[in-house]
Amino acid sequence: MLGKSGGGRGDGTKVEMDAFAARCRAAGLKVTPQRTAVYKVLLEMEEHPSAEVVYQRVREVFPNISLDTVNRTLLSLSEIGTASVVEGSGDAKRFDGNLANHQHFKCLKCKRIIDFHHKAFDNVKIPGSIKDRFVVLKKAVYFEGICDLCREGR
Amino acid sequence: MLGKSGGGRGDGTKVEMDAFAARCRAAGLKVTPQRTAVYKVLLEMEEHPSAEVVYQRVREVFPNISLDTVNRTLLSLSEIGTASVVEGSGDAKRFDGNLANHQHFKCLKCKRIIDFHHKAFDNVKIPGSIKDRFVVLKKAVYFEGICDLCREGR
DNA sequence: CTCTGTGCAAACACTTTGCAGCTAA
DNA sequence: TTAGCTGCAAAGTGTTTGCACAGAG
Repeated sequence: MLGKSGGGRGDGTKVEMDAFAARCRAAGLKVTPQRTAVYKVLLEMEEHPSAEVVYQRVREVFPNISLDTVNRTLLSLSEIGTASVVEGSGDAKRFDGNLANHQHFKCLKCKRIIDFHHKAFDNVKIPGSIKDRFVVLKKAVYFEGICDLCREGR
Repeated sequence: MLGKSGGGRGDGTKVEMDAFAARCRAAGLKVTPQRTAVYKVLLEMEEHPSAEVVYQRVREVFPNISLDTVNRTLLSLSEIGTASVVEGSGDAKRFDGNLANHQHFKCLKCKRIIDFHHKAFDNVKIPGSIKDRFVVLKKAVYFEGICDLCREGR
């Protein structure tokens, strides 16, 4: 991965920004300077920022922007598929009394978290590149989607 | 999985409750009726509840308990390893501008979320039992632990 | 008897909502 | 011009903290 203009990730090249503008227009969203700035910051940041962090960063070039706008923009971008929310984040803590090996499926609509157990997932191998840098305390396979109840009924 | 006393999961059998008491004592936690009630409810609930939901349920048998106690108890139980917090849950939303296939490692100390990419994880197979019941919109392999910076420095 | 745990209340952090004026198209 | 966006302010939800009393060990 090269530097600033390597084209990999982490820079807001003209091509990327044009694609962004096109995508907004296609979705019926206006291309405002605030939106553009938020998106650019999001691309530049390697570690998935919270709205607050994006806000701090965007303010460096756009001192008048409000946290709400950043929040709303990030949500909009997630909706049109230009960004995404990191799996699982954003809701209240959920507790689990089941200590056996298992995996979770979370319904994005009703927020239920449902256990399942698929043996093949019990022994996910931690890649060497991770094991070398970090202490891994928990490994998980995790699915999100719409559950049976939400799909039918309401 | 059988009914209430099948012994699988979801019931607070005497054996389980005794083991719980032992574990508390071993960790230096007192075995109070509130703690016991919270733990029992957690075992009985199939879908990982938030503190609020546990609270509502515990109140049915313990009308005077406070939400704080439930919260603190759930946290304590997680600390001594008798329960756990569902991966990822509990913090602010995190956003991701990287749409390419990748996985996340989250540092439990500094809350950084770090991308990595391990090809073998890109095509995790969704078990049939899940595919039949749910619409899966996102699949993820996710690790939690302590990152390089937190491990050394502070 | 002692020290931890509980309940209450206030403080905090994050998100959501309503609204008036602004602006991209 | 006009529908959608922004900024501000207030309210909502979930979590944390401090303290006095009560109860487990």
